[in-house]
Order: sequence, then C-alpha cells, then structure tokens
Amino acid sequence: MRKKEGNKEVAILDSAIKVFAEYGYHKSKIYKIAELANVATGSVYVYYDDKEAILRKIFDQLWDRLYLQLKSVHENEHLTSIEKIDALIDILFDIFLENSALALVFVNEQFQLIQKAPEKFTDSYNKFLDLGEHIVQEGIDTKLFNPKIDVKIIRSFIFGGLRHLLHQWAHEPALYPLHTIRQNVKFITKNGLLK
Amino acid sequence: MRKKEGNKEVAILDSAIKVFAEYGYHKSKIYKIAELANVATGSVYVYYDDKEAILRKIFDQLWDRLYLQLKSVHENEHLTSIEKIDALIDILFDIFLENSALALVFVNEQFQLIQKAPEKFTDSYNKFLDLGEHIVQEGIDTKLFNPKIDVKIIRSFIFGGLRHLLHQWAHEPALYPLHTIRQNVKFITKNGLLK
Amino acid sequence: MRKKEGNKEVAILDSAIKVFAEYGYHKSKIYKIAELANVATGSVYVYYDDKEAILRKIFDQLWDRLYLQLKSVHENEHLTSIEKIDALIDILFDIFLENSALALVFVNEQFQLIQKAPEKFTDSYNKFLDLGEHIVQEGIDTKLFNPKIDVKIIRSFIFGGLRHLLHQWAHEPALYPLHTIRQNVKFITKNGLLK
Amino acid sequence: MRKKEGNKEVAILDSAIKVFAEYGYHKSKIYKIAELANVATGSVYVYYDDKEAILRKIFDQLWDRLYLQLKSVHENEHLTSIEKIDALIDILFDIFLENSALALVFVNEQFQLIQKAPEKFTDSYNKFLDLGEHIVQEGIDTKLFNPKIDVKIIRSFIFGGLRHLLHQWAHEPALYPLHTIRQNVKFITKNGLLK
DNA sequence: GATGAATGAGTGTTCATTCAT
DNA sequence: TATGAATGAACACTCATTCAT
Repeated sequence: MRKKEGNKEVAILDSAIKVFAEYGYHKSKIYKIAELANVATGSVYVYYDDKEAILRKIFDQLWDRLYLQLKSVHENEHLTSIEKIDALIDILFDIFLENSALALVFVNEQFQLIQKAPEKFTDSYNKFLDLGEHIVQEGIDTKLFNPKIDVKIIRSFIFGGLRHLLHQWAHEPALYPLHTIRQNVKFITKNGLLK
Repeated sequence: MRKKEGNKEVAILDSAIKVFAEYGYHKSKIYKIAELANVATGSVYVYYDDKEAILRKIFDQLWDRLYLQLKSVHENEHLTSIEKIDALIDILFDIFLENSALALVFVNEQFQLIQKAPEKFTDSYNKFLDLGEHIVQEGIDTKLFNPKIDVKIIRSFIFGGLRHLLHQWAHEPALYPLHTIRQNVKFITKNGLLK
Repeated sequence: MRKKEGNKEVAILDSAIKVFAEYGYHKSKIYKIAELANVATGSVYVYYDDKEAILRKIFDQLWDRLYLQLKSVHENEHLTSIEKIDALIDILFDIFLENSALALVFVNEQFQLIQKAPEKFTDSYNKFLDLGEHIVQEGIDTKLFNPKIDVKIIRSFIFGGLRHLLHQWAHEPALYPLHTIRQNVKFITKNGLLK
Repeated sequence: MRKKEGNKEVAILDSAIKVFAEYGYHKSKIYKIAELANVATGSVYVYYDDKEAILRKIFDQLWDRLYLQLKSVHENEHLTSIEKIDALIDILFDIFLENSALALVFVNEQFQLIQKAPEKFTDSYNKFLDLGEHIVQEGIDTKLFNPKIDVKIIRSFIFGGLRHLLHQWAHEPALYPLHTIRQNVKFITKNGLLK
C-alpha cells in the first residue's frame, strides 16, 4: 500500500501560493499548480476538495500563525501597549518578508474570499483583529493612547495601510527596503496614537 | 436600471459598476451587464473593446475626477498643507459616499488591474498620488510635518488605510457612519504627521 | 441580427437520437452530437439546458405523438376494442419503423430517465398508458375480453413485449420483417385477450 | 453488508448488484462497491479485470442458474409443454423474488451490455432462450400450441413482457403482489399459445 | 448603430485504473 | 493477497467575443 507522504499536500499548497501570486486566483489553473508541485492534476483533489479549498487553507494557516504570535506578544506582561503595537507590526512584516508570494495572495485574494462567505472565513482572522483592537483599547485605558479614537476604525485604518504597503513591497521589493517601511509605519502609527 | 435613451455607453458603464461590485470582476457576466443596461449583449462591444476595457474605463473616469478635484484644492493658495490633506480625505470620501458600488469595485479590482500592466493604468492615478505626495512634501518643507517621514511610504500607508475603511463601509454602510470614519482618519493622520 | 433558424434545434435533436442510439446516452459526447448536426458545441446549449434535457425532449416529442395518435383512434366510435388494440400496436410499430434509432433510444434509455424522476417524465407517457388501459377495460366491459385479466398487468406485459421486439428489430432489422413481428404480436395478444 | 471473511470476491459481487441497482451501472462508483463490500478499492481489481467484468459476471451467474433450472425442467419427461412454460415463468419469477436488486440490474443493464458485444455475452443466455424456443416448438409439434406463431418472435415477446413486469415490480414491489402478476402472465401466455 | 444567435476555446473536476508498499 | 494514494485522460458546460442581418 502506498502511504500518503504528506509532502504532496504541502507541495501543492506551496505551489498554489506561488501560482496564485503570479496569476491571481481566477486565472490560476489547477494543472499549473500540480505541475509546479510535481504531482498529477488529480492528486490535487486527493488533498483538497476544490480550488477554493486551497485558497482557504492558505489563509487558515496564515492567520493561525499570525494569531498565535500576536497572542504570545499580548500575554507578555512586560510590554507596554506601544511595544505591543510595534510587535504587531513586526509580526506582519516578518511573515511576509519570509514569503512575499504569500503577501501578494493575501492582498489580492483575501477580500474576495472573505466577502463570499464571511462566516466561513478562518476564525483566527477575527481573533487576530480582536486582539489588535484589545491592545489599542488597553493603550487607551492606560492613558497611553488618545481616547478620542475609535478602536475599530483605527484598527482597520492601520491594517489597511499595512496591507497596501506590503502589497507594494511584495510587488516591487527593490523600491523600498522593508525596514524603512517598517520604521515609517511605526512612526506614524505611534505618533498618531499617543496623546 | 432604466435605459438611458441615446446614451448606451453610460448605461453600460453604470451597470458594469453595479455588477462588478456585486459579483466581482471575474464572476461578472457581460450578459448581466447588458441586461441591467437594457441593451443587447452585442451592444456592449460597440462601445467597449472587451470586458477589461470596461473596468479600465471605470478607473479612468474615477481617477480623472479625483485628480481634477485634488488639483483644484492644491492650487488654492489659501490652504495650509494640513487643510489640503483634510481636503484630500474629503475628496475620497465624498466620491464613494456618492457611489458605494464604485468604492467596492475600486477596492476589489484596482490591484489586479494595475498589477497586470502598470504602464497602461490611467495616468491620473499616478498624478493623483504624486500630487498627494507633493502636498505632504510641502508640509515638510514648511515645517508643518515631521521631516523624518518618507513621503512615498506615508502616502501609501494613508491611501491603503483609507481604501480598507472605505471597503468595509461600502460593504456594511450601517456599521459606521462615514463621518465618524472620516473624523478618525483625519485625527490619526494629522496627529501622525504633525511634529 | 442573426435570427434563430429553428433548424439547428431540430438538427441537434435528430443527431442526438442517432448518437444516443449508437453509443447509449452515457457514452454519447456532446461534441459528437454537435458535429453530426453541423453546429458548434456551444450551440447545443443555446437550445438545451444540458445533456439530459435533450433526452427528455426526445421522449416528450415521442410520447406526445404517440398519445395524440392513440387518442384519435380511441375517439373513433366505429372501432371495436380489438380493432383499437390492433391500432395501438400499429401506432407503435409505425413510429419506430419510421425511425429505428428512436426505437433504440426508447428501449435503452427510457427506464433510466423515468426512474430518476418519474414525476418529471412527460405526461403524455402516462396518458398513453392510461388510454391503453382504458381500451382494455372497455373490451372487458363489452364482454369482448376476458374479465379475469388485470388490466394494468396485461398493459405492462404487452408493452414490455412490444418494447423488446422493437429493440431486437431496431438492432437487427434484417432478422425479421416488421410485418411478421406485427402479425405475431397481434395474434398472441388477441387470442390472449379474447374469451 | 458485513465483510465475508475469505470471500471478498462474492462480497464484491453482491455489493455491486446492490449499487448497480440503486444508481445504474454508469453512475455506480467502484469505491462505493468496495465500501459496501468492506474491502479496499484496489481489491476489486484483484478479483475483476474492470468495472464491466463485474457486470458481466453478474449476468454469467444469473443465466447459468436460470439455464440449469430450465434444463432440468425440460428434461422432466412427465411435463407437458404447457407445464414447462409454466415452470419457465416460475423460474424467472422465483429468482427475482429472491433478489429484487438483481432484477433491476437485469432489466436496466442487460441491453446495453449485450448490445456492446453480443458474441461475448454469456452463452447460458442463448442456451436459455434456445431451450425456451425449443419448448414452444415442442408444443407446436405436439399440436398443443398454435402453429401460426413464430417461436422466436413469441419467445421474445413473452420475455420482454416478463422483463417489463419484473422491472415494475422490483421498483415498486408494493404495487402488485408477485403472485398476481405471475397468474396473469400465465393466463395470457397460455391462452395465447393454445389453439 | 443595434441585435442576439452562434461560436469554440478553455478548465475544474471526476473516477476507473494502477502500483508501490 | 490487500491496500489506498496516486494518476491523468476525459468531458460537460461556460461565456467572452463575433458577425450576419
């Protein structure tokens, strides 16, 4: 009996990220993904129900990782709210620095997927956002951040700003060193949040 | 939508915005657009070369309008840099307040389109961004804004933040009144830019 | 504007009968049907929703014709029950004599189709059977036929016998002249029904 | 169905009959058959060359049994031709009474299979038909049956009638008790054959 | 210009069959 | 024998685009 190596499942996912990044979800062909993963077309369907399931899995994994990292930051009692916001930004930058194709997929496809069936979207995503919101609220409560701001709106604003920058960077990494982007984001964010 | 006698071209474009907003570009069918515009499928091709040309036209018009408005703001010598940034934000909010379907299309499809062939993307878009950048630079030069910031990065950050907020609003207008979003954005932006 | 010629719809149906007869429904390919009808594959879907709709249409037309003919026979008051049974047999033989491919499709595919969703099967089929049953009952009531027989069972028996013979004939027309088959069927049927 | 230890071959065949009966041959999946037989998909191919071989085996066994029974009837010198015809009908009814799924498979799939390669179809089938024909001929020779009838045609007619009734019964056993069907068939058959 | 019937290239998915273990 | 992961050929159906009228 042949055993599932488990490698194929991962290989398919990695290939999918690359193919989705290059062509966009809709123009990505299953046979391209299979080809790049060195498996047969049909094998894709051994591990994933359909094309969308692959995309969904990509985001599941992504947000699981991001949430766990942010959670560990948040549970560190030695950090101020400011330092936690700093860490949040670092977490996002680091994961995409590691895999720029993933950044492209994230920016280009998450909206469409989440819009289709928000309730089916990975729970870690909402947990991540909630935690981010919580951190901002903590900053307000501890008089570090300006009470005038609406946490949900600011959360979205920062998130969107980061998303856009990461997209540009993923698309043209040479244009700006990531650390410069990072510094600027931290600067504007903090100075905007501090009283 | 009622057929606009003698102006099928506009009717098609308006219908396309609605259909693209509802289904996303890739899942939008030409016959749906034609139907909503009360014209025959074939008529779409009388006015537009292909499906992508419709999308391109939507962005052309959008950025033309935005650029012209920002230009007029910028040419007003009575405004400070801060007031110009305020006006920039207002311009963006107002146009999407007027047409939320357009906001959705903008947020969901611009990336994909611009990525495909950046050089073919409407020139007004770049002009708009350059002008925004210019305004920020002016603020730095006049000692209003912090010189530490990189104008291009900050420009993208704010732009992305706005984009994301508009998307959320377009998708669920009831969640937040646009004016609250607007206030918050202005607040964080200004406090982040000012020394 | 191109006008639907109406010929294509018929051409596709005729081709489908031939292709279904030769390969069986499941092994028949849409492109084969289109090819034989001298139309493009896509044109098949201009006229029919899907593959099954073609098969369904074939039976709709078949049973509509058969029912109308039997109805006209039944309404002829000069005929005895025996003569009506004779006519019923003739009707079936004649229609398949005219189109032997249709006979094959009928024999091979009707069961599967009717089994899938009996309630969606053409109404004319049930009307035809009911009328056949009615004629037999009339024969019993007028003391021509044996009262011991159960009309529904006998109806099915004769129907199945005819079906099988027609199938054999359609498959190997040379084996038996249709008129010999017809005579024998009439003979056994009548002698079985008469007291 | 419970796994029959040491007799996977039989378990697969029994499962196949049920699955073919429920879904029809073409829509039956090998993995469904394997699942029902409590064996792995691959095991099916240990015992059968391919999907069609399973169907072929079902008919082989069926006709072997039927032929052997009819042969034994025919060799009984105490029976008249009429009694032999009676017995023939009983044989058919009894085997399907015992296994109604088999009846469905027989009715739905035999045509397609036999049509594809008549020469490869089980020999017992032809032997059975020939013996049936022989019995009718005997009846004619012994002046019991009407000499006008063509034995081959009548054989097919009766066979088809039975087939159709069995199909209806297998599909809706509650509609008619099998013994009523049996009586009616015997009645019409005999009265049609006797002078 | 306007129409909508006609086109046919293109692809996600299925599933019978194979084969390494 | 037995397994079930892996395969890849096959196909129904879609829909952007064309073009005869």
